[in-house]
Amino acid sequence: MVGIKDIAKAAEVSVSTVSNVINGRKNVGKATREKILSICEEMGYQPNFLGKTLKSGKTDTIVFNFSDFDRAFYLKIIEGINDYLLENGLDLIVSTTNSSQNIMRSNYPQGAIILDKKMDNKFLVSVAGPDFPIVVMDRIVDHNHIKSVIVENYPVMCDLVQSLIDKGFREFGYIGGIESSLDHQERYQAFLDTLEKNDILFHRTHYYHGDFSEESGYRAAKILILSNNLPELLICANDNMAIGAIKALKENNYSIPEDISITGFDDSSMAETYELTTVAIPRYESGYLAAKELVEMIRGTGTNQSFKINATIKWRNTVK
Amino acid sequence: MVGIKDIAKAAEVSVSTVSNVINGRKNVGKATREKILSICEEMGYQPNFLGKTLKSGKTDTIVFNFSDFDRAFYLKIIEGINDYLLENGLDLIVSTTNSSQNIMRSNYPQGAIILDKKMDNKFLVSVAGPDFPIVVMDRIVDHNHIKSVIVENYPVMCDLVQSLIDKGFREFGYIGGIESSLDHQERYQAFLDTLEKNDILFHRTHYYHGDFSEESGYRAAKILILSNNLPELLICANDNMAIGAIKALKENNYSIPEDISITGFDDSSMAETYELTTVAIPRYESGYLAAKELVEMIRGTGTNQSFKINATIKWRNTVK
DNA sequence: TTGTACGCGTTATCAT
DNA sequence: ATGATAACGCGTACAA
Repeated sequence: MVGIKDIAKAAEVSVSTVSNVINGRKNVGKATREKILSICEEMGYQPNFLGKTLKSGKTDTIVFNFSDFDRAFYLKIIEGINDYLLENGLDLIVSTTNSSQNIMRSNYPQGAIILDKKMDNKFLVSVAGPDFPIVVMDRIVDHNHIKSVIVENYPVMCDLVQSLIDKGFREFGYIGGIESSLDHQERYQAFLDTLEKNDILFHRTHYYHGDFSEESGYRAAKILILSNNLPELLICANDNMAIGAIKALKENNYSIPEDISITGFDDSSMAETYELTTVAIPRYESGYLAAKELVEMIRGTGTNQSFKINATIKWRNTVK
Repeated sequence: MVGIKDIAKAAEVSVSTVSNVINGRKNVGKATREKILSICEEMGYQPNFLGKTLKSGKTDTIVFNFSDFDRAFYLKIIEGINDYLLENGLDLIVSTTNSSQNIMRSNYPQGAIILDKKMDNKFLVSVAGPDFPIVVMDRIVDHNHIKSVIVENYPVMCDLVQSLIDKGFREFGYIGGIESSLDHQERYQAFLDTLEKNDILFHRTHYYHGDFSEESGYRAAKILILSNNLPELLICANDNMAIGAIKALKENNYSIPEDISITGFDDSSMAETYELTTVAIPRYESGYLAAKELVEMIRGTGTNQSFKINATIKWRNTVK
């Protein structure tokens, strides 16, 4: 890559003069200026970004870290982050877990947004600081320079279940997700709490294990069908499992919602196709807001107070 | 962020000694070594990646550039790239157009994979070189250090159309994509050429404009329905438009494939749901191969010969 | 206009 | 066994 030195040599001037021309300063003769500019053009000179920031230390770049390639909504989050940064004159780099530690250990980015669960808190605490604030999504880290942006699972799931009860449902089935995940725990707890609040008994036999995959929802529904004891309504901890369940039920000639109602969680792209009643998590917005919170911390105006994002219920046709 | 100097100060030793400990050299006393290690642990020392690479110049990191957030398959490409790099001990950073020029103008990455159409050839030519090879996807740039990895639209579309002719179809309709796009041009040309080869006449009235969006496919099919002159089969330049067309046809009580057969292109996630016959482009593999080609160029063993990737037909139930 | 010190964090070399 | 310091790369800024 051709640098300022190459240009200086080719133009037979000093690097300072080249620098002055590039930065539009006036202390350069017209002839020299034009000569240098034409040589820059010829040789395809591109200023080295790192060299430039060496003095100022400001790259105006932040890093976003994720690692799960199976969920299309990650692109939505990136888009939200990207848009906010673009509007505010900042740059984004995205990295997957293995590379992000290297990037975060450089002085290149000025902050980070972390989604990847594999990025452990200890590491985050060790790199976070006044000059490197971090926003973590969907988890909470107690640190002065780490802020959490989390989607509220609990209240919206309470709302959903309460609304269903208000519609008259009493016999519930539940397909859970990976049980160590916070998402699963919060959603399931909200479900249990709301039933209890309404004095509705939930039989543990109507709980089915899943792992958030469509396949696991399919299997769970197969088992449920074999039990010969269909609940009125099946709540699934996410859309993928709900869709798997729908497929299994349809294969066994059950009609939805006539024979059984179903709800999901996520509002994935497939949810609309299946007319699935679900909970919409504003992915784009959460990315946008995470970026906003991070930039405010970089500018010194933000706080490390957790930021909560509300999800909303999407009523479609899988509920009677 | 705590650096080697901070550790040296805290341990009351020189930076050299700290460096020696960190790099596992043996010329350090046991007591000093342990003291330094424990202080590193305590203070959460993380070696600065850029500082380290300042000497070697080798970051073993490459950059992938894209900008379209609407297509979920981009994640698949990233996954393919990521996997290859991981297997080969390299790191990946992903950037969107606005930030990638800065990154490429740093000496941070050692090569780039470019998917974004907005990244113009002139810029690529100016940064490409023996120390910075580039792989471009889905376009061709003539440069010693720029290699193309392209998906072959033409032959697979010829195959698809020929197979349909062999099945007995004679009356074709076509919904095209954005006409300036290479994808559209190649697919459409293959369609026309194959019909001509089989002496089948294609009426231009059966060509409908689209822009690759579902909405445009829906509109095109609405117009087609109004024409009261349904072809036997409707070929769509991508899946989104095919799905839009299916929705429009179903709304008007046409059965697929009884009343009209339909094909798409892409094998998007929705294609399976709609049982759409389409062309599967191996996204993961193309990312993986692009990374492989790039790394070979970095290692000095690759060439700038274009690399072609074959797509395959997925027969499903929207074709009689 | 030019020469050159400076900034970043680490590593390598040579002294002590 | 430990320390002092130059070097790495590239552009900027300031004195000459």
